[in-house]
Amino acid sequence: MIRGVGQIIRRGYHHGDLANALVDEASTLARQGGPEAVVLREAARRAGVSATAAYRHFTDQRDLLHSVKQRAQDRLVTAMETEIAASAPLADPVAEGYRRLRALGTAYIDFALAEPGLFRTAFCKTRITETLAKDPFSGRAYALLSETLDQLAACGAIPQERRPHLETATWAAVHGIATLLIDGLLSGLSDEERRAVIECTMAVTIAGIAQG
Amino acid sequence: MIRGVGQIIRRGYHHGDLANALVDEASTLARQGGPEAVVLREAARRAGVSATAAYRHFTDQRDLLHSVKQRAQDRLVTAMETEIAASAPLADPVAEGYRRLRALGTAYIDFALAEPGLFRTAFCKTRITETLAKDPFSGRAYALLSETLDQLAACGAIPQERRPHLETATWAAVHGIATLLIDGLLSGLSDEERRAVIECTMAVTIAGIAQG
DNA sequence: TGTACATCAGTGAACGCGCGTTCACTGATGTAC
DNA sequence: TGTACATCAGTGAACGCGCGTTCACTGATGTAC
Repeated sequence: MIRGVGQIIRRGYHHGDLANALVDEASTLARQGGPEAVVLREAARRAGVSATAAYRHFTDQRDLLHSVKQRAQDRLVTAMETEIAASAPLADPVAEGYRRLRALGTAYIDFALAEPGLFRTAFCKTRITETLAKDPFSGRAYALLSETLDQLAACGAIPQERRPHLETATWAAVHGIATLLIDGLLSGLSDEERRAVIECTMAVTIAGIAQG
Repeated sequence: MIRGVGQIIRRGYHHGDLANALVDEASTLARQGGPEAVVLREAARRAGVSATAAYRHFTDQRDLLHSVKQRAQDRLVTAMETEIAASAPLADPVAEGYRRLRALGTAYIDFALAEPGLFRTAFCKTRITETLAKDPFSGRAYALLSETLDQLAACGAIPQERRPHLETATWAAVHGIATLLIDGLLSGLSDEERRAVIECTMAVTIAGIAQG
């Protein structure tokens, strides 16, 4: 079956890798319209396949959405890891800790701004919504954050008694600014304002972490 | 027309106050299921009226949803005002500033936890999503926050040069923790953990605001 | 190497669902004279 | 005070839509002998 631009070219009756193709197409939908846009029939259509075929690979629509969500989460964590690796580590361990913290926050917010549909999908409700440290996604992301905070605590930049729950406090700030910027009250800001607002939020959070 | 428990008792052919009745019923739907649950036909059904009747009072479904959203926003700001008034003002202006700040944050988070459906509706996308200080809701809420921060800046608790954008930074932290708690990765927390996590977020934010 | 046959991975038509919305209508209300 | 009539606020049937999902099916593939 021959399809147009950006579509699949199929050779025979059997697709070969339909499960992946469906997640690909469904992810494109999510990218453009968020989790609500993940429509099984449309994904199948775009993969050049009947809607029924999808049921060979996914138990139902929610199952497909779940795969899309996992992929979106994966891209987000990867962006965080990439941003950490993007600049050179600093010699001073405290400065290095803050560099990493800022990199994590920046990657998170930038991802939300660049891919709002995927960002929203990464956090959408599915069958089971996992808890922070438990599911594979936030396991990785949480670990990145925890290690960084531990590091800062180890070199005395964070008082030990304030260390607990700091993951959540930092996550909340960054998540809050991201969601407000992409579909909330801050969505109409100019580039300049947006930058200022992000910087202020990160500065406040980092300052708040350090002092007691 | 006579209806059962929790329903409307209508006397005649004309309802009398259908517009309000529809927003009431639609708000109940929003309360239980968030903005997605605001279904025009269902609201009309519950008001004991044909779906068509709704079109005498709202141009379409989005218009109804918009009214529900405004009501939800109103309840949130009212909760914030109430919480500020709930405890006695402190003599020391700095302490009073922090008391107000905490009251605003607490009211916001508590509202989200107590009424997740309305909270989500208050921030849902509608025809025009207004920007922070511009729409009537956040105008009021923003003013509450701004005044408090101004007050703290006036008595020197906040360095003047750090004053700009602090509304956004505090809003982000509180909004982030609220959304993570109600439908995000933190939704499975125990009461105790939840309390700790909220406290930590508020403490970090307040500490971050003060220092430079 | 050839063939029978189980299994796998597709097809296309159809279903029920509930929604938002439109249509032509009618009963109730209020106002001019 | 009574009446004609415009206007207002409802009704009920119907439409189209697109979805998720099920059904009985068939073409392609791979494996045992």
